[in-house]
Amino acid sequence: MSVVEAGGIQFDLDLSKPLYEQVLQQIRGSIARGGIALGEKIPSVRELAQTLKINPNTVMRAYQELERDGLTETRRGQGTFITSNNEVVQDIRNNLALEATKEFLEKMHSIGFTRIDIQRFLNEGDE
Amino acid sequence: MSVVEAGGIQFDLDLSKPLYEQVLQQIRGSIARGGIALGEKIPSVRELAQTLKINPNTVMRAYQELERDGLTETRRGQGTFITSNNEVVQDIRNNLALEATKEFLEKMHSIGFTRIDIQRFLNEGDE
DNA sequence: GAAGTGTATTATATCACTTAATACACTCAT
DNA sequence: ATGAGTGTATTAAGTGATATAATACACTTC
Repeated sequence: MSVVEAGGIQFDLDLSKPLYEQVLQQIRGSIARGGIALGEKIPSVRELAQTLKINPNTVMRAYQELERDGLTETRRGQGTFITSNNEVVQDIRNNLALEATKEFLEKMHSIGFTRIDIQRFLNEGDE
Repeated sequence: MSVVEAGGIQFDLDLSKPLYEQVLQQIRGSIARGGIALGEKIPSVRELAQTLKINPNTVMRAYQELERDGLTETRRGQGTFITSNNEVVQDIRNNLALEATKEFLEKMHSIGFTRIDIQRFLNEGDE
């Protein structure tokens, strides 16, 4: 449903969250899961804006945050490239996992689930 | 930090999310984890607003959502009471857990974690 | 020099959230 | 009956984040 591909990355935007945040997360996810090679070039700001039918400023905001995190390197006049530093990628991947886990456990504890309950819950989900 | 108690419920508001959502979640959490007895009365709209130093309309919005979910019953002129129907409470608790789990697994998968990786991650967090 | 990059700026519009003030309907204790 | 305390509705206003639009500048490559 409204999935768009650009530069080897899948984009699926909706209205549940800010657009710049979704663009950021989906590129970051693609890098973290190895869906895009290190050193690779990603679409230009204008190109991605046109493909996703959103404003260049909105794409820019996502790109700037990626660079701040060290996930991309931007070269004026050339474009934006995924970092070649695999260590940075793994660190960020690890951090994302830690944060997701922490948030999950906090939520479960706040509604009265113990560690054992949670284990059971996760195993039930298997098929 | 800035934890306030009202009607046997702990409130801790910040600016990370809408106030009405935090009030809703914290009351709901208290019910789900059994921190407050079924049938119990919770603070009046005006009283809670004053205690939390927020607008009565904001409290109202949280209370209305609680009632829509069947977690509370409101009696005009009397107040707002936690439902006495334990089944409803357990259903909602279960739903919250399911949603939290689904969101967590999706996030982890999106950054390339397999089921086994996730198991390992959760166990590492133990002490 | 032209085309394509990233980047900055200014203005505008929209929407969610929050507050404020006020009023009404109801219940209960007195 | 009255008054105090309930939930509820309405209208108005302000604020901030988000997104768009239009434009301009600096840089790289061909």
